[in-house]
Amino acid sequence: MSSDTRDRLLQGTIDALRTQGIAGVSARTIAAAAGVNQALVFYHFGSVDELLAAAAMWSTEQQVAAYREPFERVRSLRELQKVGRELHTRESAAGNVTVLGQMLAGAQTNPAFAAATRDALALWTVEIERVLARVLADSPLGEVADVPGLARAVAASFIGMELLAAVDPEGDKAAFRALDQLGALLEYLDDLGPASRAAARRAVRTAVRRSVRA
Amino acid sequence: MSSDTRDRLLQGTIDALRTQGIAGVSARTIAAAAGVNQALVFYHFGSVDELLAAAAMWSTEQQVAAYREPFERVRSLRELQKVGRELHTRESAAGNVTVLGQMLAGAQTNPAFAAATRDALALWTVEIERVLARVLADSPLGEVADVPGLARAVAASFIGMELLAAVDPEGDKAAFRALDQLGALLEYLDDLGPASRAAARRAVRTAVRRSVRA
DNA sequence: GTCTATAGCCGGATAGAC
DNA sequence: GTCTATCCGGCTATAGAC
Repeated sequence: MSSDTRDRLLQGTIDALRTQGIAGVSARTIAAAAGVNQALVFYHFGSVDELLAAAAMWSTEQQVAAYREPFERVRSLRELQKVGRELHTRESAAGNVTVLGQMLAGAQTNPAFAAATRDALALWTVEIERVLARVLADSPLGEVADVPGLARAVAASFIGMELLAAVDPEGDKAAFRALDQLGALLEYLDDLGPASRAAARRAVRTAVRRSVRA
Repeated sequence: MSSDTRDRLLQGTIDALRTQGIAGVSARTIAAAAGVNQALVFYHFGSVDELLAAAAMWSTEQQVAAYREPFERVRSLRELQKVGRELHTRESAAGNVTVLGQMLAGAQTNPAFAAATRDALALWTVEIERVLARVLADSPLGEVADVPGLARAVAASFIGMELLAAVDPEGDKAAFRALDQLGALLEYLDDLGPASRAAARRAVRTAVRRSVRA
């Protein structure tokens, strides 16, 4: 059946990307991982590059759907960190975030990949924006924060740390601990009284204006 | 002269990595970029992989040396952000950070690359640790912060955002603006009076203990 | 140290049988 | 839709002349 083979190829592409990396994927390695004939890559997707682009979107859509519900339940920065940590632990073991890292690396020198990767990444940032907007709604940051920008910073940092984890697991753990501290500091600001919060708000506003000029 | 050819190959590797990515580098593309014969890759470095590992260290050593002085002059979080932004702008245009991203992508499936990339990355984190320790010395964060962890988070995020910049320049700009806001918030904490700072310190300590248990 | 030449493998992609 | 067979180009690596 056609749609079955298509799905096998998409999943095979993700598996190949995970085990071989962007430098090691080929129509042959993908077909082997998918358990189908090599020529079918070209019949169904035209070229290896087009298959890679399609697989990035396909895989990301599935993952984002799986985390939509946990994200919905998040009500505080602390809970967001907890979900983020779980996502990192689970998907790091499954190797699903690495796939985006590999695509991102390939995208640096391949405009077609760049478009596909940007779209796949956008699926994540949309969700992160939603959560951040809700979580920051009551904090001093919420009124001035560039939530879309923050969402992109979170997504980019996440991928960077995912790539780091493979070469330096201890460093990765330490980095996550440090980010927890940062979150704790921000939550502390939320718990300040009205006067201090107003001062914090002013400080951030001033700093933002300064950074926009720079 | 031998050392001349070695250097040409090292620089050619960086150039090839920048223009072709990890998926596109080969003894042939490297030799072409270096302007030397292809067989010299194997004479001087044994294999393409060994040349890539050597080039990652070689290039990173140069870059870190170039930023040692600006880093030395940094006295506040604000100044650190300014230097970081300059580094991002300049090296993004020159494509020197992308090289580490490409190595990191290759390292996910190649243990030899992983070791080389960890070592190259360590050159950066050592410098960042030094600056962070100095900058945070007088803040509530300084006493409890996991400075090595924070340095690794900064390095990983930097590479993630560098990779993002190529596929989404606007998103990258927005992400940097958001991080400036974060820095502004942290600086605000530094400017609090002694009573508030003591409270912030306690909040962070409690949160850190909580996150260590988790 | 540097070059040419080449062995031998793996890659993308297609033609054409079924 | 799926398969086999194949073209052809680029790849790593080495042998051997200079």
